[in-house]
Amino acid sequence: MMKKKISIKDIAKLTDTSITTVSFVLNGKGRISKEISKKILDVAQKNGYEPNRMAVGLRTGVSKVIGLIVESIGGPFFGEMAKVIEEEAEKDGYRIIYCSTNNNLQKGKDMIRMLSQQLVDGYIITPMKGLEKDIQNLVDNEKPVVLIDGYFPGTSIPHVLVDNYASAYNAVDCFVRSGYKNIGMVTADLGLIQLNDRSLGYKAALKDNNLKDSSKMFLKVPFDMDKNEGVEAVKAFIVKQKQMDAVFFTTNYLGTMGLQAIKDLKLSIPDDLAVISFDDNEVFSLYPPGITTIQQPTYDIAKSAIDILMAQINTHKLDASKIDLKIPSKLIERGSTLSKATA
Amino acid sequence: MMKKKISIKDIAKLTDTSITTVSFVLNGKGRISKEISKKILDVAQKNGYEPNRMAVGLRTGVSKVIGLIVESIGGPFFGEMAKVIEEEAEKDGYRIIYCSTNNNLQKGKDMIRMLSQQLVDGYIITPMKGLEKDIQNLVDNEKPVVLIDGYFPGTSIPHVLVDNYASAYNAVDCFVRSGYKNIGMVTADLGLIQLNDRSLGYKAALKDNNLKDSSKMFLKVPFDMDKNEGVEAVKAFIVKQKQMDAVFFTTNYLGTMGLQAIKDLKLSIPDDLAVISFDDNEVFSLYPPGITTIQQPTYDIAKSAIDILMAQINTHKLDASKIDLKIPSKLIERGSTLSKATA
DNA sequence: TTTTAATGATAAAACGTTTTATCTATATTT
DNA sequence: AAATATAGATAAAACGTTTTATCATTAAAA
Repeated sequence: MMKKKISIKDIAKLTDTSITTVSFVLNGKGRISKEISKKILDVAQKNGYEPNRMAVGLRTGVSKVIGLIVESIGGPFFGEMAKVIEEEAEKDGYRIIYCSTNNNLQKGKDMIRMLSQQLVDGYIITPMKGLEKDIQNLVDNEKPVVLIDGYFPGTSIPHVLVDNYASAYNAVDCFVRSGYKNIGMVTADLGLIQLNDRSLGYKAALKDNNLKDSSKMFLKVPFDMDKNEGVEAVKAFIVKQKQMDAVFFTTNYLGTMGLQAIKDLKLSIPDDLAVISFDDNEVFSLYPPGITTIQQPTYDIAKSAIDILMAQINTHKLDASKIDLKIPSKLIERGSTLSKATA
Repeated sequence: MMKKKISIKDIAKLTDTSITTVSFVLNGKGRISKEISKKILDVAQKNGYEPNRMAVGLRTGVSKVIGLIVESIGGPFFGEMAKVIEEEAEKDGYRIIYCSTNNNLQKGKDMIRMLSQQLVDGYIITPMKGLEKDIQNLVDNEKPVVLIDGYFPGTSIPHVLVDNYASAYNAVDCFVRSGYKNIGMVTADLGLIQLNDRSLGYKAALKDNNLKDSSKMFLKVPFDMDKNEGVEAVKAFIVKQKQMDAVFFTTNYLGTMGLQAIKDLKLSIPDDLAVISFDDNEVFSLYPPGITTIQQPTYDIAKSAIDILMAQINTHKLDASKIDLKIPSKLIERGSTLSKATA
């Protein structure tokens, strides 16, 4: 049963031609007569010839694979992203090799090292603290790289991400428009630049609206807390900040923890507490009364990332105008930010 | 800057030895003296030598990559699955190349063809109707394959999935225990065997409990309906089946559509309608009053799949006792199946 | 001392491609 | 008719590795 894989050499023998001729025909190069071409094509087709990617890769130095290193593919944001990236890459004949780091630095380093064994032609990476050196190294070695979701300030590694500052600013603005004045924020202390940008946007908006920026209404959930601990922390935070009438969660993960906390406390949204969370998903659209969210344009981000990467792969240089790409987000207003009932 | 990748040949030159010697040392084969070994290892280390996977792959026929073909990595079930598979495979030094089919048959065929270009050593596939031939072909060519989430009845392709029949049976049982007697079901007509098994379990349970099995309380949502159309279809179904007091959704996707429908109709869970859905996720745990779900043991399924695949890869034969692996599911009871208030 | 074994090292072939350089035969130009 | 161009085909090298077979050299056995 096990029919041996047919090679270019076999086709040459079957058609009584040379290896070169077959290769030329199959790749549309060289100058080969119509009749011989047809004969070769026929035989290749009939025997289901498929080039050996390893051999091609060895000879050409091109693997037609791109490496996708993300924090975790589990979440809705990265899952959707991975999907788009895969679809877009496929149009250029590229496949995706996927790795997750689970926020583990060593794992991230290992992944980069492994993939750099001539295995991939380019990288799409969600950066994490501590990976600067390794990634810069790739760039120095002229490997195409695009960062998504985060970036390294001060370097010129291309990155495409949502406008985190503006997004957070808009969230606060939305609260203010609906009459909320004591706006808290819950974030994580992962040391990620994108979270920092969100904090800055939040603070700037408070300032511009002449609202008090009390550090008390600002919670940083330690990164090593599990879900239950996180919920408890948020509960404690909410209970303590009695005057707080609105809260902004800077990630999807924190947002669902927040909902759990609010539910546990039997508070009403938005009457007791208005809510906005980063990253739209099914929970937020369905959970009564509907949670207002900042929706990241997954498709745009993924598409831009792959475009920039492909440009690098094809031209072997990087377009300086595409280093820092900020994509606007979309505020999806739902019941959780209805205008405050005037007492 | 761009330091050229160092090869085994370079190391040989640097250490004044032969290519063979270097290869032997690096792979711990052959018999090479301590001193020369050390010298070679040192130079390799210092220059950050990494073997060229393409060359190794070409020479050995082993790529150390496994192909993961799923319907869509977006969903919570597959996302979690992909994560576990990747982690487990990594322990054996394998990487994952990931493809999604989006329920498109041609895409599935293409993916299999592409990956079979000596690119992967084995496959984990969520099967779909129409892919039998292509997958059987892989098996016939002695490629290691494991199916997850579904299978092809009558073939002996190894597969590991949750016990769909028993899971559905248990769901009905749960309804019955809580006093519900008019139990409907919503499924999709994707022609997937796992959905069929769920239907059979549902029907068997109805029969065993002497409940009426009216085909009227059974809705098949056409696979080409988008989310909004689906919600409308479910709404119409619920409105029409006035006597129905409980409904079982056979997929995660249908379950959230169902919640939306019930919300739109302003019905109360479980008073107007008790609910159970397949596939646990955050929406179901958070959505009031908590939706009872059938939780697939993602970790167990993924772990088993990769174990079986690795066994095939390592032994070059498949263990007949591991063809049909059924993993028990876990019924997570929440507020949506609280005991029926006796009128 | 001669024969046999064991040790340490290596040359060379092979994996399946792509591509450069070359070659022959025919067509075109002088 | 001789010189030159072109079309069509191919030999051979190269990519970086693994592995078989071989070759010295030294140690052990006869």
